[in-house]
Amino acid sequence: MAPKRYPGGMTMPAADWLRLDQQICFSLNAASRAFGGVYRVVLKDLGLTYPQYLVMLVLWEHGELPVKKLGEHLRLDSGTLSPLLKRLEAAGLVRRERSARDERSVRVRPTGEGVALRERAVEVPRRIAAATGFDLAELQDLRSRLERLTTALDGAELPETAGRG
Amino acid sequence: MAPKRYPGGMTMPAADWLRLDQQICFSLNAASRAFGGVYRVVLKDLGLTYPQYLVMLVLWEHGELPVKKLGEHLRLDSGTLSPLLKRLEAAGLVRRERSARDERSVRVRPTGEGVALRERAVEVPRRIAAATGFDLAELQDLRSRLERLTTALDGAELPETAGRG
DNA sequence: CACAATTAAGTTGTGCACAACTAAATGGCG
DNA sequence: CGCCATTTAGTTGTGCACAACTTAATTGTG
Repeated sequence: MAPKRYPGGMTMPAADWLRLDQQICFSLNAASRAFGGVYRVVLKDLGLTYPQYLVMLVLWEHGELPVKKLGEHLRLDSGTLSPLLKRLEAAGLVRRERSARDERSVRVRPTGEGVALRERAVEVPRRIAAATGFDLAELQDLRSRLERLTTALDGAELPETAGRG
Repeated sequence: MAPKRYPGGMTMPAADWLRLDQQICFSLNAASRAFGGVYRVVLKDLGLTYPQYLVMLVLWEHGELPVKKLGEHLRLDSGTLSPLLKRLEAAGLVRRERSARDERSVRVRPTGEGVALRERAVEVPRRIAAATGFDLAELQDLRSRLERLTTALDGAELPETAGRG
């Protein structure tokens, strides 16, 4: 369908806005889940889910982190991470132990098995990248757009329905 | 961090691939969830979750559909849709009834209340678009990239770990 | 018509995301 | 020191995504 053009400050009919919105949120949602599906297949060998893989990536890079820091890297809170880390620990890939210096903090680090898994994970990015059909430059470009989008969305001051300005 | 360049067919160190991959999957995941957060706030007024809103968008556009068709529009199966539709029905927004012509099929259509909700939903896209900080052209462009990505990911023949080509 | 294969919806179980809450430890401040 | 606000994990409850399965209706084929 050819995209209609609304030059300048011209407003779009409400029905079209709803259709446009549909396109955008559908496509983002669909892309995200399509990605998830590909990761699921690729990560099956490693016995990891996609979010677990993300956690392991951070741990491979940083070695050991408190749950809090892990959550900052991943934008996840303890409500998501606690059970996930428990499963990773049950799988023998990480160890969790209370920090002696600050008993509130729990430090997470990969076990030997967890570190060893990295060897088998190095091929994952290549396979994923291949599945996208995008070249490196396109992926980098898309990444930067998505990061810009995320920053904007996080910082967005949502206008009220019927405002107190 | 300045992006390193690897011209031609030159291979990238495995560690860098893992880092790059982190960037891409992190950014997609983060963008998707950031979007979800904004929708959550905006849709709170309407009493809808984000996936419920997507369902209502399809129903507003098509009026009445069997669960199967709904799933094709949304790339969702009955395992996701059945409970979601049950909640929408409990909220009085849709009705579900077995098709007389084909007793396997359940047709879903918005109730009067469901149709009426559309009036209050028309402002949603504008608020979301505003929160992204992107203009219409940028959003359209991003959408087309994401659709291309989804198509590629869906059709991807994932190379085996150690393949029988 | 009988019967196997297919199709549609729903159910069950696992895992993730997130809000709201609890519990315990820490850090200030009077 | 005593006490309270803050910080860090964890828990609980709801909802979504998806795989695997069940049930029932339909279709195709001999």
